[in-house]
Amino acid sequence: MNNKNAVERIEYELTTFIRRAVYIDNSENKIGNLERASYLILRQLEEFGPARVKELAASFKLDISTLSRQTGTLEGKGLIERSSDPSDGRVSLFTITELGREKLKADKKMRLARYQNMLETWSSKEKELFGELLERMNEAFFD
Amino acid sequence: MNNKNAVERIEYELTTFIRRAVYIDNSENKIGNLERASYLILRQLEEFGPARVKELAASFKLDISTLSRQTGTLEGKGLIERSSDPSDGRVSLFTITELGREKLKADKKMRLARYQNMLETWSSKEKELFGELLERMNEAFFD
DNA sequence: TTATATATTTGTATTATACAAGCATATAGC
DNA sequence: GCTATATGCTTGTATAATACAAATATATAA
Repeated sequence: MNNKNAVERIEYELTTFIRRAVYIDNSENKIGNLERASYLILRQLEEFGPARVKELAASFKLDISTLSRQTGTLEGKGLIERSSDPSDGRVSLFTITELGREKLKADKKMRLARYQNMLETWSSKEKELFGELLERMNEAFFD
Repeated sequence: MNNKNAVERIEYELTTFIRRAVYIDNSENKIGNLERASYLILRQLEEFGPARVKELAASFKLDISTLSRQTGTLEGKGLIERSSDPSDGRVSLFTITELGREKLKADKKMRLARYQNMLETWSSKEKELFGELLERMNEAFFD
């Protein structure tokens, strides 16, 4: 297979995958799970610690107003907590709460189960390699 | 790396990738390109031939009414063409037009260029393997 | 020939989003 | 120190994609 065909296949499969994954996300958040946006916010706060609205917006490449609303919703659900930055009164810093951690953990568990299931026939070696390639692809994903 | 960690990495990277890819799609369809939905519809019609609304909806797991509108829009733009099924007057069959093929080709070219760019440092072997793994993942992606 | 089922379209509500306006706070120029 | 400007966030408003429900046209079955 030449280079063009390999890249074509990658593009084809990733496009297909995105459509399916978005569908799954949308149907699952109706049965009580976190939607994509919330999952990403909680994941980021847990991984990198407190963040302000602007940072989150930049991280997900969404408008600040969108993140302002999303953080407001998560705050309302008690999944994240707002505090003010002592050095700048305009800023809201958000931290994941204990409840948020629990919800994130449960949600992640479900997501992992889906992938475990999908990839159950793969060898460990294949899974490792796939993860590694995905990570490299994302590292190169600038715009 | 044990199995759980490998799958965790896969889930993490794919979730990240989806967010970025959705962003790219949304920003690019504002500068005159096809949005995801149209791209998928054209791609399917070109690959598998004429299809009816119901089939397209099932294929993308979207509501029939959504596809009815999307096909209407594409028809209005001259990218697909409606014909009636001689054996069933209720059915609309859609076929990609020449203009649709051109638009699809141009759009695909752009998408491929992005991936070519992202993966330019990869060896042919890696690209082939990555495409193969993605394909296998999608084959196992049931719901 | 009428009742029921199916394919599609159209009406309506919801949701995620962006952009613009407004408000509070911070920083810079004088 | 005081006013002008910049920044961070929230809130108002518009748009677009979507689902669900109602309506319409056609097909199939009783």
